[in-house]
Amino acid sequence: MTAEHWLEQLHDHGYRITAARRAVVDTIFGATHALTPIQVYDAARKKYRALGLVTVYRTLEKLEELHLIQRVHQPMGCQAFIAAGVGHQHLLLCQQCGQVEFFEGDDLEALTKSIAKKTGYQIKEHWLQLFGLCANCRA
Amino acid sequence: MTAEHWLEQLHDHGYRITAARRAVVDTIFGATHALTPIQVYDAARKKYRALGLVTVYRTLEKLEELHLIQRVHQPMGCQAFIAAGVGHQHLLLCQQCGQVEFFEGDDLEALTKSIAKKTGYQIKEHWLQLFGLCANCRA
DNA sequence: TTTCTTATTGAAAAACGTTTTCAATAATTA
DNA sequence: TAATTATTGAAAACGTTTTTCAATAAGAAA
Repeated sequence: MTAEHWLEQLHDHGYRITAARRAVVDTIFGATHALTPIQVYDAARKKYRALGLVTVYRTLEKLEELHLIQRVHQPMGCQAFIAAGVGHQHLLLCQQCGQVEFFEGDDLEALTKSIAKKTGYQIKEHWLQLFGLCANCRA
Repeated sequence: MTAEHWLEQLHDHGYRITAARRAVVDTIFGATHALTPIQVYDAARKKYRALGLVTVYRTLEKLEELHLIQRVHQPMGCQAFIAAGVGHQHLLLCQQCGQVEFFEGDDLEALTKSIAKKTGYQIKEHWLQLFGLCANCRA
């Protein structure tokens, strides 16, 4: 998965490849921290000065729609985005530096079954996120 | 835990008991659905007409500060609040009617240990939330 | 290429949700 | 009962996100 692949995906869905979209895609793709629209705007404008904030919003919207990025929910806010994980993955966030990592291998089947029985709910999905200190920030 | 107890808590922390705060507290306490500030405002104004939206925001802020309510993160938005769970509890949300339930008994120790080892992170906390259909909405 | 069609653009304005400011009011203290 | 001071609602300010719109540029067709 490369930034160029994201552009292909956009193209395959009938969207045009523009300098503005390239700048936004290049900025979020490969970012190690979740970025808010304004952070994307500031960073992407270093690559393409004429970029407008509105276009950032519109591009983020399309990338989210294609599941190439996903919103990151944090105690301080829920406006930031990060490249989406592939398959069934969850987020691990560093509380100090904000670094984002993905992990998989959560097995919640026993839990969801037990909760379903107790509550009468039919469980459809779950949302799991871990917070802590990354190797760098621990030191 | 009663609505009156919430007011006591406010009082014990130096806050005054007013008609406006009573209306807000009575509205969120015991709600089965997470409520946004405007929803609280609309509902609470039926009990106390002169209530202002600003006071709703200010009261919610204090209730959250005292851990009596908590913010609910949902795909559609993260502005809604619900009475906080006691101890280590997580949320279960009905995707259709929005009903909120708490559950406990999640054991993520094995998982967090494994992730910590793999990533080098020191895991400090976790967010877990289940989504599904409540008994009523299944039928 | 060149022309044509139409999606995309940035700027400005509008629309939100939330916070701040402020004088009037009402809850607690003396 | 009087004095103090937190609290109030309205208005204004604020930050974020969306809509509107004429100009532009991407991609398709020739």
